[in-house]
Amino acid sequence: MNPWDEPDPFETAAAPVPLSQRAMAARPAPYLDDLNPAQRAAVEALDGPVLMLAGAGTGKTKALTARIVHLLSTGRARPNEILAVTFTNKAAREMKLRVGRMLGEVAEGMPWMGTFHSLSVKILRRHAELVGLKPNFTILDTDDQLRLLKQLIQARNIDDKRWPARMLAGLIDGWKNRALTPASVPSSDGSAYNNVGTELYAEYQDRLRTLNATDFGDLLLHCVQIFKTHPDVLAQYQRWFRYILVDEYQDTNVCQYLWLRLLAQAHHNICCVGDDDQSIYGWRGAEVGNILRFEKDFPGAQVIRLEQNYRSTPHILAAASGVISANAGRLGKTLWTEAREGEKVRLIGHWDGEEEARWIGEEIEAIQRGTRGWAPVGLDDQAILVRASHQMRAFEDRFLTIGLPYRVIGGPRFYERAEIRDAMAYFRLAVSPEDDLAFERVVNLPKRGLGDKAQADIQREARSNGLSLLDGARSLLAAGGIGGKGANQLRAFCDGVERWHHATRQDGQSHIELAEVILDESGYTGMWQNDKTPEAPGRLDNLKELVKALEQFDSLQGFLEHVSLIMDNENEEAAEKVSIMTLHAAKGLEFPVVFLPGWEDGLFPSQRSMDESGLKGLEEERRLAYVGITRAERLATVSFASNRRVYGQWQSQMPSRFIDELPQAHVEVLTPPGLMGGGYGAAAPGFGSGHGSALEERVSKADVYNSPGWRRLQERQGMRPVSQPREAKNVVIDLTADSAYSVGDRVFHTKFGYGKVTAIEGDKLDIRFDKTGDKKIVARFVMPADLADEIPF
DNA sequence: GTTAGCAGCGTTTTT
DNA sequence: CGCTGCTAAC
Repeated sequence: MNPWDEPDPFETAAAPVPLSQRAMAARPAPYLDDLNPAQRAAVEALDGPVLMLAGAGTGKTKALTARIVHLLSTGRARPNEILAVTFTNKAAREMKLRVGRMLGEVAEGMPWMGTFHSLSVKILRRHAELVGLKPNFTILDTDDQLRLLKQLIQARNIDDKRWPARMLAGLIDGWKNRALTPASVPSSDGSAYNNVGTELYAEYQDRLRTLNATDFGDLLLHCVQIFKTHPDVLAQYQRWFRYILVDEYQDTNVCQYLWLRLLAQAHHNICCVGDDDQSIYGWRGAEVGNILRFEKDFPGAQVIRLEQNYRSTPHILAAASGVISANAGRLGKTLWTEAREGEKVRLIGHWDGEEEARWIGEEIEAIQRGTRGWAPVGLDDQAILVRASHQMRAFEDRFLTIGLPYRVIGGPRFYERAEIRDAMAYFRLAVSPEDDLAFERVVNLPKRGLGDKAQADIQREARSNGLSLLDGARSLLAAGGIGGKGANQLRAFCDGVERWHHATRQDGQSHIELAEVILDESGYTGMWQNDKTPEAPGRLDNLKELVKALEQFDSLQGFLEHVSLIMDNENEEAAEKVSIMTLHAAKGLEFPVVFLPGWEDGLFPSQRSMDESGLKGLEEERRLAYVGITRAERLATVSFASNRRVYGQWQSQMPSRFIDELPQAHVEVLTPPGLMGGGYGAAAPGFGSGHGSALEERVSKADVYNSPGWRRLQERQGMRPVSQPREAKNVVIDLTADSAYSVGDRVFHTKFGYGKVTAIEGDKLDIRFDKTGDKKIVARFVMPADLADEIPF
């Protein structure tokens, strides 16, 4: 019997209503007491549609969690009858935590709190057969997806220059975001050009089905399809989910919107929380229209505005409002605060990106020590928010040199690293040997003497007999279709997969040991052990970490499931660190001190965004600026550079138009101090001069060439410093980047200390450190030891 | 079949 | 500039 028939089988069906009632009786609804009137209204309006328009920092998560607690406490719903949707796993976790705290108990047993994607998987597993999948379908990541598309494109003999897989993936993604199946892609989308796209889309979907796989978009789309075509299934969920809550509603796309509307249309008990000013995922298909349309879709909806801000100082709020007010078509909110004045938003220009990084690094340290006239602020409370991830490198470089600890949030992710993905492919094969994509990834990794030809033979064999690649390989081996040395290794590989697969089904077999066995027997670990490149040890470490991560799960399946959805890397490191992240990743976070570098036209607002989406794109960029500024609690510093390296070419930059939109009364223009003082210091008087904006006062190119910074650059280039002018230490530090080292030199690194150069490879030095052993270091991160001796750190 | 070396391309943002 | 992916030589 299908366990999904009545009565509802949710994990916590027995979740105790009395639990919350007990809490109620003891102290009546304490969670309501510290809400302001608007929040309280939003919490108490339990029935019918509610739209909560919550500006930045207005306590929206608090209201949302209080609402959940209220639903539970009043006995309106049991924990498993509330569907709470967030966008990120982080947000879901946070909410679970806070609900638990408010209830005063552990709030396990909110099984339907999660992201659109994780909830969809849960539903889809149960009804997979309705869309032609088996319940154990795999979820492809972007990499697999691209490889698949590339195969399809090649199979059709289409010029992959004109049809790059990336582009097709984007197209398909866009369609899925709009809930369009291959059959329903409108012909207006299908110019002669796109017909090919639609056809490829159809082929791709077929291929996914044969592979028993889905991509990210499918998770939602399949659910919507099921809801639409199977009213009985839909009705069941409508009955189960008696109350629906949605966070970050402004970021929902059409497909997600349909998903929600289908589930909510029976009872209309849906509460959406959002802020149209923080809609920054238009490029991913998000429709601000969803939030604007809410009242139409759900007649009689209550609209509640949260406008009191608890996060930022008035200057920061005013600066943010100033910028965002340039956008048209907003629902409109007026944020206000009781907080005291505080510091103005600071603005500073720099000569180039490196100097910007250098200045910010010093500023962070100064603020940390409290030498700026404010109370010291720890590194954990400071953040750098960039528009695009490539901007991070400058900061990483700089912070590495000065030994300032930092963490990159949402950077190159653990589960996206090659070695992790390889290992996972092995696990996938063990769990489901018919996983062809996993097979392809690792048949010849480590090298097993199976080149393109052998692999193509396997493909052909498998396809013509309707077999999985693994079985295809077997059958080919049996037929003697594989040449000498490859054959034995391939046989060993196939046998291995079979053995591991059996092991996964054996009770009592520890999945952790199994994972180790797999990596060992396959020769994968050995491959890295024999690898003498400098990255190899790090990769082995990562593999160890991967195995360690398995401890939190009770099977390989469970782990794979988790990983395919949860791509974030939550290493809770204890040490104080500055955070570096993109503006997108920063949404929902807050920091006492925030740096906003790279405010230059073309970079921010991004040229591409404006080219592709025109005014709409620009407005989204502006919202991004708004999000950035409103992350700051006490101090925000905007900066820009007049020169930046783009693709290795120097390019001169104009300050961002958003800078002109910052209301002058709330901005303090800093004149950069110190030796390398910004060539753009000249822009400062113009900005503050009262008549109009900095726009008219922008420094022309000619002025730049006259600026002190430019002249200094010229001088610097004239005096390659290898002969050390010791009297000017601070200059020398900066210039060691260009000096040459030879084997035997004593050097100093801010993190690893003193050491001796043992070999040189291009710009990389092999160094034997006195304390920390052998390391390969890029030359510019070290300085001659005798120089270091003279610098007081 | 594997490896090294070069050409060409790209950098928004992510579940 | 740095990476991927293709081609030419081992």
